[in-house]
Amino acid sequence: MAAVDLTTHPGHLARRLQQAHYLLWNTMVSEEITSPQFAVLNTLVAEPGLDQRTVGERVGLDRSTIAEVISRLGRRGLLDKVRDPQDGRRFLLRLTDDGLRTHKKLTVRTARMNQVFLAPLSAEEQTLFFDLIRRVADAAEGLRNPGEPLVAQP
Amino acid sequence: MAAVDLTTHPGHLARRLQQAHYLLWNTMVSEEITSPQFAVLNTLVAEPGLDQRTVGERVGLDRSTIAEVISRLGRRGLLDKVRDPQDGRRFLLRLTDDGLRTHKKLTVRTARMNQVFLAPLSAEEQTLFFDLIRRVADAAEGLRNPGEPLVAQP
DNA sequence: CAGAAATAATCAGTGCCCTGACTAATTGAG
DNA sequence: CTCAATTAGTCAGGGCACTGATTATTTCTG
Repeated sequence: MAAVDLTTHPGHLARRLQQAHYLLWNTMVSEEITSPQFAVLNTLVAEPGLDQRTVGERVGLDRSTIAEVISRLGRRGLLDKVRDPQDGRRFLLRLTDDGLRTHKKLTVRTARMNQVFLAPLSAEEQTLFFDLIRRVADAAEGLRNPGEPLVAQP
Repeated sequence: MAAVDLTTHPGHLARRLQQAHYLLWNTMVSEEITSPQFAVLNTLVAEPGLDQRTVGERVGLDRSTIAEVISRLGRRGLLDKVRDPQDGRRFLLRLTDDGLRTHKKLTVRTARMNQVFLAPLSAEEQTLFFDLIRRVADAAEGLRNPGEPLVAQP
């Protein structure tokens, strides 16, 4: 008694959605490279030479997690880490040729996978799907970062 | 060049949504009990005496993961595992008084959290949010399980 | 310029999530 | 009734995700 209906709990739904995506990714895209790893490759294609922390920020991974992901990609020879000569704390990241090739290959497969994944929704529903999730996620993130006010107060 | 916009990738969005939920849960609901753990407690409130595998099925966790979650809840004294006298492979699970108390307390906080989490959406949008995510997740799960046909063919 | 504050990265620890291989118990077919 | 197939659970291994503590470097302030 007093049990709750989990299908109306956004957290439970979010988890199921992510699991479903994970499984489809494994069968349709790659068993080697994961979706977060692809996100990192993609960021470095757009902005080569970024440092680790910034890449993490772009793809939404904290400093610990991004370190692990980068380390795996480095071990697989998909990217290079070079100490920043301007700032000895940073490492600058850059894809290798193999990394670029891998990104290209996975981009095609990812597009196919996304189509299959979203097939149950009409085009308008897909737009709505993105919009609703983005708004909820953005708002929740904003709750943590007290938010940059329009005018910086000292 | 040739980089892709991640904000139109459902997998990336799903991951961000789940992370956002995780963080809010930690601040508004509990730092001890996680959302999947609560889902297990909730299932056992509704159906005491269920076996481990079935609980996993109800909350969407595979046999390995559910084993870990159950083991943690057991260590915390929130549930009891008893060997099924009818079937020596199974363990029957039941919440302790402490488990019931914890579930009750978290149910209230979870409801509050869900309100905050979904606050950026109107009531109609919230309904849509659930519906769209559920349809996508269900369809993707159905792709793995070849599906129970309406008439069983031998 | 020296010491304090901030920043980039690492490490230890906890928990979720999956696969594939394995053990123990039950069920089913010959 | 016996042996094979199925089923519940465990274990090893890899990866994602967070917090809190630590180290090294840079920057800011007095």
